[in-house]
Amino acid sequence: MAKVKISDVAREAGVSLGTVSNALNHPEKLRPETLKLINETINRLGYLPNQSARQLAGGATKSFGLVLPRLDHGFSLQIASGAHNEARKHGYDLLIANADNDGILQDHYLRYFMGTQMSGVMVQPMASPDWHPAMAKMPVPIVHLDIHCSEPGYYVAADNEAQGRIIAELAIARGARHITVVGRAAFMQLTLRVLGIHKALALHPDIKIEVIDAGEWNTAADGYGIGTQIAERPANERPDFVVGLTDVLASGVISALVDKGISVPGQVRVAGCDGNPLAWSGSVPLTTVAPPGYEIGRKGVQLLMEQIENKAPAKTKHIRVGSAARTVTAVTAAEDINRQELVRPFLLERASTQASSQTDATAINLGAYL
Amino acid sequence: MAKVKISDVAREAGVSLGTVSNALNHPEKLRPETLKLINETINRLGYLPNQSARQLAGGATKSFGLVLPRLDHGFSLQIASGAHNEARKHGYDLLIANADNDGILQDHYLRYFMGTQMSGVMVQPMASPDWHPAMAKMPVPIVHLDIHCSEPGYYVAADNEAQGRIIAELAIARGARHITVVGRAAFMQLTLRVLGIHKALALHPDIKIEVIDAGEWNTAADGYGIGTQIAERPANERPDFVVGLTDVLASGVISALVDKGISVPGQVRVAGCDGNPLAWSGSVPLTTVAPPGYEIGRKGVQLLMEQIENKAPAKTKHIRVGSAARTVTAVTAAEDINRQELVRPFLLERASTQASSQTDATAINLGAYL
DNA sequence: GCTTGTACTTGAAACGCATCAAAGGGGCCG
DNA sequence: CGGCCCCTTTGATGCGTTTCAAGTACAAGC
Repeated sequence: MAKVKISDVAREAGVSLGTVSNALNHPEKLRPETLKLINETINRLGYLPNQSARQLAGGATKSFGLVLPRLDHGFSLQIASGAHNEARKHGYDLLIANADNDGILQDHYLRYFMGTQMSGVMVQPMASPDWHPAMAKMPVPIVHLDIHCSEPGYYVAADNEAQGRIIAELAIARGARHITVVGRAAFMQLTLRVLGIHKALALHPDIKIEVIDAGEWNTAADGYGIGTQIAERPANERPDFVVGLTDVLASGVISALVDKGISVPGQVRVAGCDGNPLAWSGSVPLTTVAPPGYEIGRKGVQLLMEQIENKAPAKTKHIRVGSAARTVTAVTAAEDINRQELVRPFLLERASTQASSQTDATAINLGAYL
Repeated sequence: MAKVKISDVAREAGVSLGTVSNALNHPEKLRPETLKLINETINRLGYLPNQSARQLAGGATKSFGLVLPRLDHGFSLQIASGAHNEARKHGYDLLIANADNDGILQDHYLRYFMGTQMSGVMVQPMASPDWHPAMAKMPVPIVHLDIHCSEPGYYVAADNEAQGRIIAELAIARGARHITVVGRAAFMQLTLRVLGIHKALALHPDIKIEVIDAGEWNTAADGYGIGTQIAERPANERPDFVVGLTDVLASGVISALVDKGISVPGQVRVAGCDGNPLAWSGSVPLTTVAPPGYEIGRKGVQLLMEQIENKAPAKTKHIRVGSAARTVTAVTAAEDINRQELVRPFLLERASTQASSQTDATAINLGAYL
């Protein structure tokens, strides 16, 4: 099963090597019959261009790399989806690597992509992107997603602090007197959400607030544990509003409360905080705040394209994506989301939107637990 | 920002080109101080090996490619997760491409991966894998996932027919008299599920069965539409058991029924059919049948490794993964699932498992809508 | 001092392809 | 029939590595 190479095709078709190469890359330069002959030979021989050789000889290929911390997080998927569609629109391929919540692995894939002569690379970093100054010097355009860089560089981020503020304002509007935030602020994004909550509540010193750590991975099981713990408190020590720093946490809390016979939202209201599709695609929707992941992915690719086309040195450039209004629009404007297959768009008709002028996120209040 | 290449490092470190290469690939061959010198130079210069050149010169790299039809489907993610963990265990990288439900794109990425000198490639194909005989002749090991190939080749598949049978048996056990299957059997997997349902019901001619098409994408919105339609029927024409060919379909049906004031599971029982995590991670779990996606991904990589190590010609080899018992075990055995972060494992304690000796799937009955 | 051996290091030869200056061929006009 | 121009095809060159046969330096043994 010897690999057939371009010279085999050339010999077999009775043309020269360069002609076959042209057939692949500049078909318009060939006489139609030559092109046809070559294509037939290619198919007959089962020739497959060696990408490594192409890249080596021809410089960068039209493809982007995307390194994500996890694949099973809805937000990352939205980013991937947005990036993918935008990349295809420009004729680029998108390759995705899963860093599996591992910084070393993230670095590894990043280097891998850079070394593969990708046209550009995007990361949704787990830590601060200042983690490796060497990265900034790389000769490949790079865009950081969902994070704020202090160093020069490109990034696209949602306003996590605003996300926290929105949910807090929602709680205030619902007349909350005692708010419990559930989750470990393990990542900067989560920290910012907590900060936003605190800032919003600073104006309301009469409202009691507490934050409960929920274990390393912020899973639904963690939420269930905390929920049980809350349920077992005397009624007057229970919060009347619980915010899950993560939607799955909120989901777990709800399960526990309901299992213990506490009415949601009758006795305790519960909301999530990160717009995880599972929150609103389940049969009983959860109130949450949706950061515009799809938009972030799109803008990321646009930033990459910009660097490629301008051949500009990577100056600092930051984008804050989405306004409250736009996010909602994106959800309902079918042509824009391009088969993104939002699971229950029809539900948004009953959603009340909590607009906030300086923010990127939208509160999707589906009311079931609120 | 000129790219620094291996010769720059060599010159700067005062050694030869081959020595730097050895530092990268066979560090044990170098004198410790030479190695140290070279590594320092590499870091100082920010040298990044050109992967294309490495691959071209050195043959295959230790990396696998995985082409998935969609990223936002839980099952595909489980595959990706299993494949990733297994690949890393063997020291291989895993790169993922999203075919976006597009056969052309799927082909494109497949060729891309093959041409990149990947050590192996896996696909979860949308159509029959016999789609392109040329693929079989490729000099790169390939494994098909979640599909049955009739041609020689490797594949790992779950038993979709059994999945349908299980859900039908569940319905029978619940005393169903009129079963409505909702969804379009657009893919072979779905067709097989329907077949399984029909086969199981063949033994019970007194049970009425109907299949309702739900539109191209089997979305929750489609399910909502069908659910509305069902709700509007006269009570005596309504099914007492609805099976969503897809969990999101089932989810949509439930929403519609409940919105129309029909009790679930009081008047109509509803179950899903594909073990989508959102089904059981939501706050109100849905009964569904879970194919062992994680296992499929794992086995896929194992099959790839086997081909690589034996350098065996790709003979036909099929694997059916998982038994009812094993799937449940995998869910509770933490060391096996390796941070797979199953969203609500604790719920399984209340799950009743419908075992079926010849099957790969497990019915997870969480009882909420059943 | 010479030989043999050991431990590193060297550098030229591929790897498969894109590129591009140059050659080839054919048609048209004079 | 010759000259010119345009369209198509050619093939040598280099992309940044790895590899490996050949080289060097040094030490030990005689």
